[in-house]
Amino acid sequence: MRTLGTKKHKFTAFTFSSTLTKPQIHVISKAITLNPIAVSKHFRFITYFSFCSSNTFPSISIPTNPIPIDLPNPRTFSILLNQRPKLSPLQQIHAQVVTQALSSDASLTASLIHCYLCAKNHPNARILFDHYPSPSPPIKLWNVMIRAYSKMQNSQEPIHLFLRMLTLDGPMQVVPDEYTFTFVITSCSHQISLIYGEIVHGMVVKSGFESNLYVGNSVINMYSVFARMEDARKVFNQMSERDVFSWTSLLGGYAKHGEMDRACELFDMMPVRNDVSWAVMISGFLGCGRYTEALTFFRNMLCDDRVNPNEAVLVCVLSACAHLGALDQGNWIHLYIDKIGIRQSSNISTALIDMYAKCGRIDCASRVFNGICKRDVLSFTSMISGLSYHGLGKDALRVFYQMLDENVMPNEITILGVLNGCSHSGLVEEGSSILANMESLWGIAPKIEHYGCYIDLLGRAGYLERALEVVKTMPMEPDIVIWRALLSASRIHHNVNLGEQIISHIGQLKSSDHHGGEVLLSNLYASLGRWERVTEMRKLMVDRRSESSPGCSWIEINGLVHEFRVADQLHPQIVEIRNKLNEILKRLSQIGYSANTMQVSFDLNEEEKEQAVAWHSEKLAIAFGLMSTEPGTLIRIVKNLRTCEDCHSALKAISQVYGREIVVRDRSRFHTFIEGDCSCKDFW
DNA sequence: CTAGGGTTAG
Repeated sequence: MRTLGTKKHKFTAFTFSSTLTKPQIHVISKAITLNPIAVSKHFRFITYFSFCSSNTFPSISIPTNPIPIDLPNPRTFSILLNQRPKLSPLQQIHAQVVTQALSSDASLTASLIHCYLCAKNHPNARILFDHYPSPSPPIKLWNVMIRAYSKMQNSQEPIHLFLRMLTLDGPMQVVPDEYTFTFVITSCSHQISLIYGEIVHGMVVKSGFESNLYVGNSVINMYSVFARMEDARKVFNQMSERDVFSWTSLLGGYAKHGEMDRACELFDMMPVRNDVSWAVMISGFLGCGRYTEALTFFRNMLCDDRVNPNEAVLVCVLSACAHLGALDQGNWIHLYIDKIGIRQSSNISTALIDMYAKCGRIDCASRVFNGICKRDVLSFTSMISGLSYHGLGKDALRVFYQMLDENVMPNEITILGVLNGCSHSGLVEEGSSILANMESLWGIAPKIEHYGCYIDLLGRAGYLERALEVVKTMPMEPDIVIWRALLSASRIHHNVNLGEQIISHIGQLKSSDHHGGEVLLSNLYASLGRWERVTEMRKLMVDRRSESSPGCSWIEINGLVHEFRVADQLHPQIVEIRNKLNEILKRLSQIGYSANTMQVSFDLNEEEKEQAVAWHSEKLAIAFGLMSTEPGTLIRIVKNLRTCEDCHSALKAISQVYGREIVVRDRSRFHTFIEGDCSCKDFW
């Protein structure tokens, strides 16, 4: 027995007869962590050591032939390490490597580091690297480390390591190779450092590695990530050899930065396409809100028998269905997923839950959710959020507590979902207690978004003073979103005083922070009848080109999504639809419905205002729905903005007059209209 | 060694 380690940490090292026991392994690996050099020096002098038989490595099968297992050599270890052992056998192997004086074997060390990195980035990886016996780690080890760090987002470490490597001199000098450049440039595109990326690109050109396929691809990708498409294109054009990766990286650059037309062009030119190329296109359409085109591309992909949709593609198309409320197509994709038997991944389940919830089928969402064997934060979060915007706050809370019972830690989005559920169901006390305790219970400090939700909760429930108090006492400066939540609360409860107060607060914000507040502000002025300010706001909005996104509604009929915009002229059946709408409005007026023009922002006369609300996109969609479906069929509509008061009361009346159940999803929640009433109880 | 994905609020 000998003692080693620093004064602070004393460890007893053992002399071994045959195998290491668990406590011995523990002590040795602790010692390696704290003082690797002392440990390795110590173990080099242990003379007798016979390598263990298979019972030391219960989870690994040791090849018996032709490797001699009585006397371990580097090859024995490297075969063991290639089986990617878990942490505890790994530490045993590590201990053995050290005791066999093999610490300076470069490829063994590389394998050990690799395994430690796989084992949740265990700190021993870095320790092995930092304490590599002189003169300096070979390039292979640098590459392994740089790659490992480049896999973690937002780490500066790859660049730091690379810079450190370049400063080595004389006998220590290490020259970067094509692997180094590939990893470093990839890490520049993972984090936000275009400047380093450009510098390293310069070095690539100088070193002549630009012609290397892998290096070139990573440069193309780097410029594509930063939307520097001319540069990406230049590198692409100069490459002597290109593969699917080169094409798809460039494609992704255009697709992710909203240049879908260029992307389409490129996509048609590609000599080879694989599932990722299709995924890039589909997610590109998704990213810029062109959901119907995302689905069209998916259908085309299914016709191409050289490729099969992968998980990413399916997640994207489910999300497109969710945005459109395309239940029929979502259902079809669910069946397809079951048929091709993609293993029920967490991502797919989450996307399915989200799709069903947003298509108004919270029952199907629950069924998917209950069928998952191990639920994670994401599936819980999408279930909770789904229940929330269905106005089922109590159920959202129930699932949230179930999640805590199953020891799944919530993230900040989960909490937002729960708060939102409280907000739509008026659960003031529950919401207050979650906000007050979230930091101490789950270690999540409330961000401004959480306060936004909470203020919305108080405001909707009518506690306007309490909401204002929160705004004044919360630890951060209120932004436009916060004021908007208060503003819409004061509008719901017709509190003119508070509205004016808020307007003066908004006026004090820096003008750059105004973005997105103009619409609500001008709507409030409109409801107060202050037309001169409304006109002013409108002018301001046009000047800043921050015109609000136009109202848009979707309805799915026979598996096809129809899109309507305000005062739409584009739909092929628009004349019929308008006639139908006029007929509907006439029938509604017989039971006492009249246009509610409170929320029209323009200074128009009453008749003009009535016209303005009459052509709202959801009215066009409902007219189309009524004329294209059998009497009694449920109608589902999705709208991209909040439903206005006039459309809300019109829909209530329609559900009564036509005896239809109508489900509308607007920007903030679901409304189910049955026999003249809405599930939101007129709070939205 | 290199390319692609979802959940929230307003």
